[in-house]
Order: sequence, then C-alpha cells, then structure tokens
Amino acid sequence: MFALVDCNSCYASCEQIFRPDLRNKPVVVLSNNDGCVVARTKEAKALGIPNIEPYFKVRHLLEKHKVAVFSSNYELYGDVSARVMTLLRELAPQVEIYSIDEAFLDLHGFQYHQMEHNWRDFATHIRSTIWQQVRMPVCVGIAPTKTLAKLANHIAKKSKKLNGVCVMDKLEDWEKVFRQLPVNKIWGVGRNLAARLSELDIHTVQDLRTQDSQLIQKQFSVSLSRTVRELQGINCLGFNEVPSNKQQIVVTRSFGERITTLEQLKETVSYYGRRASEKLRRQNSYAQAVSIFFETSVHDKGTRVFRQGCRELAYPSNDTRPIVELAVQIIESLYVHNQRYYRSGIGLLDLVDTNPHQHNLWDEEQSDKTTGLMQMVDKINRRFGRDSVLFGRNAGESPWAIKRELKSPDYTTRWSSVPKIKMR
DNA sequence: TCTGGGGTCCTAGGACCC
DNA sequence: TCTGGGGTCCTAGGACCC
Repeated sequence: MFALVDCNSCYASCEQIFRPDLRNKPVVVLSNNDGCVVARTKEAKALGIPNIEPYFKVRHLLEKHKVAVFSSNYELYGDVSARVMTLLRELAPQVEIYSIDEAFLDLHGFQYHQMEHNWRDFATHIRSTIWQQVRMPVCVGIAPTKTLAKLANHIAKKSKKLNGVCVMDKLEDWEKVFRQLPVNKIWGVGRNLAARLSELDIHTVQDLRTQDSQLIQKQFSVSLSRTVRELQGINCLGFNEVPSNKQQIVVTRSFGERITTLEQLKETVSYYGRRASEKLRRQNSYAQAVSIFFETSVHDKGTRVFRQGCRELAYPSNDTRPIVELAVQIIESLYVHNQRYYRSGIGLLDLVDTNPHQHNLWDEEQSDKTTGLMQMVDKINRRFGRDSVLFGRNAGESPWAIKRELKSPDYTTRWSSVPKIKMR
C-alpha cells in the first residue's frame, strides 16, 4: 500500500499557524508582487475565489468578506514543510517528498500496531500527530498504487464524512465512486487528455480503469497506459526516497513595475543568475549552457516582444560570475529598445554532476552504461565479426532488447535527453 | 493600475552510425 | 564481405504536475 499525505491549503495554513485567531476563517495568500491568489482556505474557496486569479479581480470580493490577505513568505512555508516531512519520516518506513506540501509513503510490509489492515487508524494517527505537533491540517489517502493513493486523497478532501482519511483497500467497493468521478481528477490526466478521452466516450475514472492498457498505449502514450494499470491496482511507478538532482534550474520573476532600460534588465537577470547558481551549487552540479528570456506583457498595448536565447559556457561551471557574464552577453545581443518589459528569467541547462576538472573515463562510461556497453559490443563485433557477442537472457537475443525491455510500461524510461532550451 | 514560478516526462522526426 | 534494421543523439514541442 501507498499513502499520500497532502497539506490542506498549504500556504494559507502556514499563515494560520502564527495567527490562530484566523482559524476557520477565509485566508488567502498572494504570489510575488501580490499579483495572483496562490492559496486559499476552504472558507475562502466557499466565497468563490478561484486559484491563480489576479488579485485585482477578486479584491472587492476579499474586502467585502473581510478575508485575511497575506503576501507570500516562501521561507516560512519551506520551514513548516520541513517539519511536516520530518514527522512523516518518524511515522512511516519510507517517504518520498513529492512537493512542498505532499509526500508519498511506501507501506509495503509495514504493519501498524501489529495489525495488517489497520490503515484507517494509521492515517488518522498521521493526521492527528501532524496537527498536534505542527498545527498543519492534512488529508491522507491510502491505496495499492500511487495513482490510486492520489485519488483517495482527493476523495478524502472532498468528502466531509471521511474526516480527511480515505482508504481504498478493496477496489470493488469504490466502483460506484469511480463512476461519478470525472477522468480529469486522475493524476496525469489534464485538460487536453480529458478532451481526447471524451471523444472515445471515456468520461469517468471507471471508464478509464476498464480500458485495455495496451490499446491506450497505442492510441495515446506509455504514460497514460501506466495510469490505466495503476488504476487497476497494478503498481507501475517507482518510489524515490532520495530526491534526484534537478536536470535544469530556472529562476523567473515578473517585475513589480515595467522595466524600460537595458541596465535594469541586466540587473534583474544578474540577480536571478546569482539565485540560480546558488541552487546549482547546493546540488553540486555544473551548468554547460545558459538560457535567458525577457518579454513584454500580453496585457499591454502594442505588439508583444518575446526574446530568448541560449549559449554554451566555455566550460561547465557553477560559479556566479561566468554564468552572469554570459547571461548579460545574451541580453545585450537580444535587447530591443523602447519596450516596457514585464518579466525575465534565466535557465541553467545541460547540468552535469562531475567536477569537469577531474575527468575520469571510467566514470563517464559508468554514467552512461547503455552507450558504453553498445560501443564495446560494436568494438568487439568489428574485431571478431558481426554478432559475435551474444547478449541477454536468451542466447541470440539482440543487445538492443535490453533497451526495449526497460521501456515497457512497468518501468519509467531512464534516458530522456535534457532539452537544451526549455523556456516559454 | 494590477495577471505565478517553478518543474517533469514523453514523442516525433532528422541526421548519422554500425 | 556487405547490407540495412535498428540503434544513438539531438531538438522542438506537447502534456502534465504543484
């Protein structure tokens, strides 16, 4: 079994920890520069305040209902999150932190109070512990796969009867609910997929659950076929306790006021470059390329300007100076005068984990076993004749079969290439 | 007047290689 | 010995997540 523990209206709940007088009242947290609503308590939701809504559009509503409004304080949210995650590690054998407000628990082989099917009690224990120790309200979903645990968590949030806990041990018992849940509530099914599925008359969770996963793989993708199998109770997603290093690091902001000069723009990107290289050093990586962009707002008059460029660093680095220097060069080459810029950003790409000054051929081969192996096979074949290397479980099986095998729906593909430029 | 800031994985297709 | 099926590597772009 897996559990998904999710903080309720995370940022808003964090603010309430320090303002107990705001318990059970509508609270809203705004994004950087107070641009958008990014979190709201259920009382605020009930007033009809949508998420990611421009502040100015809902301001009158917030004032009318005397909603408490906070500017965001990400340091605080990070602190509270860390305390929740520490508690979870004490409560469960294996924890995968999925986002600032969510974590999966792997409960395979785990027994609560020496009892095997005591999941409801366990989940309730998690809830009350986190509430008592941190004053953070959470919901818990428990199910045989991660995708189902997500769904269970969703149900736990929606249904008042369940008291924030939903356990899906016998899937047959839930078919009635699955028939009522629209397909886009499933983790991995967004707006676009939902629309395409609807054409095939697949509208509910139950509709998707009962599809043939191979057919879905042909018509859609491996990802969706995995989702189908997960919904059937077949575990297809890995569990990563140790968070892997980021493959790209991006820092973007919209400005408080429009920027109109090259100097100002360079300043913003220098600042983002510093933040980005800090993140890079924290995970001990080196960037090989820098990408920057800046743009005017879609909401402003005139034709919209969007400029973006990517260049390779002379050598892989996580030092602020070469990164910012290159970023500034790119800006200078792309800058368009007489515009009112609305936001900019920097991306550090093609990250490598090895110290570029300590090249080690053996390590490189290890780091990409597939390539290394295939090169070796080719070398031997060239010397001793084609197909002189037999490989795989069955003699005569082609070496490439290994790769195909790893691409089966039960495993995630491990060698997607890092896109060079990945910024809007 | 005022509209978030990050990430991930997958696919398709072209050039090239063995 | 030679072909060619099927790899690699790369990029753009789409879709998804919180």
